[in-house]
Amino acid sequence: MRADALPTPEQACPIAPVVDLVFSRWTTPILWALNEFGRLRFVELERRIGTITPKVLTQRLRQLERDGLLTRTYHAEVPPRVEYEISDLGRSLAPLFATLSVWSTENLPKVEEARSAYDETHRTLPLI
Amino acid sequence: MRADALPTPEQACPIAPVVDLVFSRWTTPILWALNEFGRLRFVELERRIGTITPKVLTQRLRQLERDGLLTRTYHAEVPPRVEYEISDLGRSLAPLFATLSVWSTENLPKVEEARSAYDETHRTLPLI
DNA sequence: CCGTATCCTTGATGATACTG
DNA sequence: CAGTATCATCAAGGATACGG
Repeated sequence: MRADALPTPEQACPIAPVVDLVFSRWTTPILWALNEFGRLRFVELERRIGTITPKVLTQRLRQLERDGLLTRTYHAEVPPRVEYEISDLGRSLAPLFATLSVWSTENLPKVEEARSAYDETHRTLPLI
Repeated sequence: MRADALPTPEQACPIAPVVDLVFSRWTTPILWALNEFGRLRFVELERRIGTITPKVLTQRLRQLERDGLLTRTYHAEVPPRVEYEISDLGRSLAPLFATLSVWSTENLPKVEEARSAYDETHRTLPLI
């Protein structure tokens, strides 16, 4: 590109697309649950994730289905039954999640320390 | 926890905290640039990332500094010079980013295929 | 150069109610 | 059960202008 041209987001950060794909809001809890517990129904997912509303859960599930990270199976029964299952493509993210988990246990405490240190040195003058 | 209690976000997804930390908006381009090109000044970061505004860049840099993922060095010169550099803690994310990059090249095409297939089968009736 | 201060817009989310 | 529809909210981000 020309020296004065702005880099595309892709050039600025090659992992930007996969970050959007995998780490947008609610996607990791959904994929994590499906990876841990296998096939799950809509309400089971809803309960495992805890605070998500049905509308948003539906949106995210549709997106993840379209991206090929999970599959949706509709059983025409009464009452209806819909099961979600992680796909092979979704499962291929498991090592990544494991790495993240390891990094987390090793380094999150350091992050906490850094925050405390920062807050200590950048504190506004005491109100005494 | 009780069977009818909602799981905490932490229980629902153990990697949620690190996702917030590392994959919130603009953090990966910033860390990527600092990891690739070493010590960078404010404007250099601004130009490498391309579309970020100074206000938001400052916000993200402060957050990453507080979290201990980068360091900020102020040189009292005229004109002033400020340099940002990735910290050891930040650098410890490099293997993770590398894994993401590999996953990306291997699997993003599959995601594209899945999207095309989904759009094909879920297309609304043609407008002809 | 390296930011801050304001104002403003918008898209994502939550709340609530309802249907096949 | 598995969603959809509608409305309200709200904070992150962008635009712009200015300051040390």
